[in-house]
Amino acid sequence: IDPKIWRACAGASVQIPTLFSRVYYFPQGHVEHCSPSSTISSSVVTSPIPCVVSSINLLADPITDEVFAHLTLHPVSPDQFNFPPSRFPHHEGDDDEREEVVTFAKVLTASDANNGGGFSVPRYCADSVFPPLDFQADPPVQKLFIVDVHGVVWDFRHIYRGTPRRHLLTTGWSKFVNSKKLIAGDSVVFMRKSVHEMFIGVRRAPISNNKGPGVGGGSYFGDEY
Amino acid sequence: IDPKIWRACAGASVQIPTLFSRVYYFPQGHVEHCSPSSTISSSVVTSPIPCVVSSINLLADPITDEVFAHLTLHPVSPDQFNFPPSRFPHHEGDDDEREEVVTFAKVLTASDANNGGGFSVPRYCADSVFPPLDFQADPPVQKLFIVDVHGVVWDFRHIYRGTPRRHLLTTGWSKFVNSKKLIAGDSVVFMRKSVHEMFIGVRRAPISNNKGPGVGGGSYFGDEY
DNA sequence: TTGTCGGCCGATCGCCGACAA
DNA sequence: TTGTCGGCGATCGGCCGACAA
Repeated sequence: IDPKIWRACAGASVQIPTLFSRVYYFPQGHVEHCSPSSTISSSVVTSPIPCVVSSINLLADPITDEVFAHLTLHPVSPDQFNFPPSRFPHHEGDDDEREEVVTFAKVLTASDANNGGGFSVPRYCADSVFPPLDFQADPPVQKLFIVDVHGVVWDFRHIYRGTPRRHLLTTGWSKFVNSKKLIAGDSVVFMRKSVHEMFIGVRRAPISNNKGPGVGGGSYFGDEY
Repeated sequence: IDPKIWRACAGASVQIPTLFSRVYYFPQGHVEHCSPSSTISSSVVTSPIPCVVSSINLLADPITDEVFAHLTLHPVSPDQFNFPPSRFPHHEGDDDEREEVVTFAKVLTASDANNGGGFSVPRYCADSVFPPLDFQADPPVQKLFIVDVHGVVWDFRHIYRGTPRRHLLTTGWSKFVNSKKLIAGDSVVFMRKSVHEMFIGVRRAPISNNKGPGVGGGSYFGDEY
């Protein structure tokens, strides 16, 4: 997967250490992750282990489309750990080709997920991520061919209509929703890399045992706009 | 799973050794099964190993509904193997309660699998497996509640209509076909144990790399009628 | 006896503008 | 600006008898 696409799908709140950087491995967290309800987790306390990140794989679940990272940690002695890291040649920050990825994420409303198969495209998304429509036409309409994390191409009908005017995805949208098993509260991420290279990602709603946050009703994901 | 139901789903051509019977285990076959295209299989030749069947589990795949048997083989010395087997107390033949299981299997036609959601019930099946219809009614019709290998109940509308008259399954049939992902060439097995206790099983079509048998067009499965 | 077809009716899908938040 | 609704037209599922193999 393209690192930039992976990053956009993961969202701004997700941070991945750089290759060969020094990190602490917390066995405690690992145990709690594997058996959250286990009483063992509170009785066994282990110290964090100094490690070096020896490999990073950016992946996506073939079923749920959720992105995740596979890190290999190499344990090192405290001496090595405290030394400044040997300067391996690697790209600073992300891999910086000089082409930006424009991104927009939206939490699906009930209408987006359930009703007559349409998706309300927020104005900002249509203006800055989607290719421009021909507003001479009536109605302005185009087909969008968008690639998901697996390289599968989806096509959507993008139309600008209604009173007052608004952007919508119609034909092709419900097929996408059903195929990805999206429900209200999940998110879609639209990305444009170069001109006419578009991508679409998915984020599942955080598991809410109840109705979600008690105040405000929205959780901040650190996304564009 | 009820052994009688398992047997009917498997078909008459499938034979399972009895418990504690003596058999030969052929590693060669095992290897070929695991890697059919491997060249290793032809170079490594192992002798058959004398064994005793120490347990038998009749099971069904939770996804495909296909029935299969899980046998535990216990290796024994040739001496033990040639002795007559110690007479463990076990039922002769199958488990013979004195209630028969009436069975009928049919290979699905294109119309059964694709078209308007109906299933042509062969006369013999309707007469001897299905509960009798009330032929005073016009048309004669009834609901059938049939249990699959997992204990799930399916209901079908069984009607006798058309000119000339014939038995059909209508409402409920296509739901079953879609759910089990049946296609033309697959088979369904209808079973009746006691009065009004009905079961339904499934057999996938043998994997045909081409169009199947060149002559005759049907493969004999050793089934009733 | 039973496999396939076209007709046809009803349910659902999904596109639409009208509102109102 | 955009979320939800009711309307409604197109499509599809699926029940039917008519044939013919």
